[in-house]
Amino acid sequence: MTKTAENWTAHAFAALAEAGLRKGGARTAVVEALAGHDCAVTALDLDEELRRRRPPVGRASVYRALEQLEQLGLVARIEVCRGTAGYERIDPAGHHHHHAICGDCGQMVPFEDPKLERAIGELAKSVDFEVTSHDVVLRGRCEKCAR
Amino acid sequence: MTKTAENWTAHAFAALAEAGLRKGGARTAVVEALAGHDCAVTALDLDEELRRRRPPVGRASVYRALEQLEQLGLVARIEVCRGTAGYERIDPAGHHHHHAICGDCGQMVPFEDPKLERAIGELAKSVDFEVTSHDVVLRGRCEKCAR
DNA sequence: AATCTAAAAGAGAACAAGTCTCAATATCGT
DNA sequence: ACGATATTGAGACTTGTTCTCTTTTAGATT
Repeated sequence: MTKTAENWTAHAFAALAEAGLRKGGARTAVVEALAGHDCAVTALDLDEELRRRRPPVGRASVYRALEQLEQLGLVARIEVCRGTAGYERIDPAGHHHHHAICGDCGQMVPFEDPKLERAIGELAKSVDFEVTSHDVVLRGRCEKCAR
Repeated sequence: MTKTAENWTAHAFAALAEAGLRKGGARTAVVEALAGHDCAVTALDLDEELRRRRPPVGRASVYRALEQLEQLGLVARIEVCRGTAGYERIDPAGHHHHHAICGDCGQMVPFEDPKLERAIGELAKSVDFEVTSHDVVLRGRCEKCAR
């Protein structure tokens, strides 16, 4: 497991305990599974992955856990495509990236860009709105599909 | 009807004809309905609006028309929230805006920002990806709900 | 350790958005 | 007017997500 994933896992369990939540098996499994993915996974992928566990985790629990983690600011939910959501860890250190999504093959390429973040940061101040998060999605075709 | 909506309607019909598509009633109705909305509408809202027409337009036709219009670059599809898509006209002159979406009431506040567009434009060049469009969504709470 | 209580979990039904199929209909070049 | 082909609508279906309800479990309390 990578260092950042380890950090995130510890941070997540701490935050869950902090929120007064008990340490159930299903939620623990979801946290562990998320730690194993470096970019967004869909809830159903996660569900499939966890249904195989002993004991298997139920679908409802996966969605429930993801929602709680989202609420606590531990995971980001991003609209992947055509009505499917992807979930990914939020780095407690504040680093974050966005995604370019290929319309042909669905591949997601993460990227980060300080200038973009700065522009959004300023924008957030000027708009009549209490901005808590933002998503940027580039659409088009990945290197492979473009050829 | 506003000037821009009129322009868009004419442009859309021209582009549809250009693409060799016939002028069926359902698609025409969808174009006209879109002209009547200045910000994103969901497919189901459109469906409901058009089902009341004489003759009524079928759901399948609404989705079909929206997909074709999207393909031709005439409408933009944006992920509104929790797996629902919104559709809005694309100004042929190139102007476009993004949205701040309230997590409480679902209201959408459009905004535009040249600096943001510039940052994305530069970014699009530097990433290994053929970028054809982009979405920016600010999430949080609108003025009313924040209070 | 045994007990208790609210939180957590799982199974499966329910729901909602969007897609597909297919027969009936309409458009438009000839 | 005709015929090839695009367009359409009704409704079945799929897929992602949420809800309901009962059983199980964590962890505080005796």
